[in-house]
Amino acid sequence: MGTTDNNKLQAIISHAKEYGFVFPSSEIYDGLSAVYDYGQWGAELKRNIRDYWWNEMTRMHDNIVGIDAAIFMHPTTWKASGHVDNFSDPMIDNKDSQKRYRVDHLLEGHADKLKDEGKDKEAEELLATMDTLLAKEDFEGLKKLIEDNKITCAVSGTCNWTDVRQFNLMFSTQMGSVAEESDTIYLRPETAQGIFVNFLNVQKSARLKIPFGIAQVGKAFRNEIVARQFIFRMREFEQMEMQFFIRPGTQKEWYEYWKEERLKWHVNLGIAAEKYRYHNHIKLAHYADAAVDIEYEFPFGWKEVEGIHSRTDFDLRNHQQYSGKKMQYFDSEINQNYVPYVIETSIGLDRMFLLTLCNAYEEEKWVKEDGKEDSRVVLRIPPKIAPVKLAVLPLVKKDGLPEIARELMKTCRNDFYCFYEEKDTIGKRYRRMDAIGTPFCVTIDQQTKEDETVTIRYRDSMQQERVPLKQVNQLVLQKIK
RNA sequence: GCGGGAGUAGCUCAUUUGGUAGAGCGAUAGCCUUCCAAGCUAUAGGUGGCGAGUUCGAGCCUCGUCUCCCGCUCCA
Repeated sequence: MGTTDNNKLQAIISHAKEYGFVFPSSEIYDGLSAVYDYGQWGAELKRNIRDYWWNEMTRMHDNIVGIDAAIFMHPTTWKASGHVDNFSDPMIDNKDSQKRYRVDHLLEGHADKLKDEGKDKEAEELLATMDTLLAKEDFEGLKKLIEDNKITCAVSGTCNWTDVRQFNLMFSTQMGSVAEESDTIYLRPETAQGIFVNFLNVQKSARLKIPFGIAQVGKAFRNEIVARQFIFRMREFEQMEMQFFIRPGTQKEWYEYWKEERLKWHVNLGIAAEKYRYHNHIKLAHYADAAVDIEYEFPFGWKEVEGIHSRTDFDLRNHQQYSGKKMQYFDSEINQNYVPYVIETSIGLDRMFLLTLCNAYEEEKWVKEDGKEDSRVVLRIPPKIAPVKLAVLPLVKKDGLPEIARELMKTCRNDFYCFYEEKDTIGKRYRRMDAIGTPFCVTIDQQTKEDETVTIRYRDSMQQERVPLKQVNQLVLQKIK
């Protein structure tokens, strides 16, 4: 990664804060690590991205519907999904090599070594002790066990270990008044399960026929060990997911279909296709038989924005097993009952937001006609998702110009977000609008009173043209489609 | 979590070895009316990230702590 790009991320973070897009959470108390708040323009931008996705997925497809499931779910959900078993292993780090190990792997490895040396009995004892300690979650005991056995790091060869820590990626809390173990519930680490547990409800009430999809946008929570790169990896984040239910055996073709379909969504936003690439997963997650990331070239490198996963029938089958309810579909075309297969498309809303900022941010410099230097910071946000669509600016704040401007505001604010400003010189106001990515500015001047025309000024080209006052609303509506 | 860097007004930065914290821009109010930031006037805004220690005295030295960035690590 080059220094310049690093600076670019810095610049974007500063800009996002200065212009009300993203603030560190609880900043007056020094902030909370890897948690951020969206400010006035950030909230608008985020909402517009969400709407663009939601409309594309639900309104544009007859066979996809949207739901809004709760963040809290029955604890068994996470057993069925595999999250409880797969993500609660105690870990330990070697301070010298800085390598991290799963405690059980480390001890099991040592036990194997003992067996090779013919010390079968000691190995058995070691494993038995480990199981007891793991069951009690006695982390100090586990560390002592490692040290007592003089287990060393394969890389550094030393026995200089950190404390044992539990890395459970799920946040937990209690439901109800008494904090008994059975009342422990989790904040969902992914939104997908809210769709799977509602599979039957939605399919039946919406009378959906396979293939069909269920979409959802919502918060998810992961207690990341390390959260980095601004809003790229946060502990509280928002996912936009769609689970597409299909006939078993057709997963390959649907996987390819959605892989292409989803990239189109990005490119249709006007973002250069060269900034995107696919990244195929070689090592697959416990539920998948194929997986690909859509990556974008961020200032800090190529990173995943969206994932398309072929999840097989893993989730529905497990929910069927744990709940005892039949998660099946009767396919009248082939006269068969089956547990559907699933293709998932999952995009991080916050990542898409960061992508939009990175893609839009530009520092421009040029020499004016009088030879002086001029510059601006402009966010070339696609008009469709820009927080403010139109700024209405009276050239001066007298001679009745503000009144005309206010009238224009009235006719437009129902249709899209408008911003009114009469303070400071027109150039300064244009710069401020550039900085938050407002694609269109309309200026009312003395001529407006004579012929009812205004100047419309375009953010990207900085060009202006004279248009009839009455056409402004339609003009903007066309351009933000 | 380990290692490195950073933290002074909203932003960019000054304050030469320790001696009561400043500027520009920005913001606000007014003047001026001018189509691409930099005309004039006034005002507001900082317990120097936070907490200790050393000192007669700390923004500056020491320690701790928090947050951010980078590398490693992790990433369903």
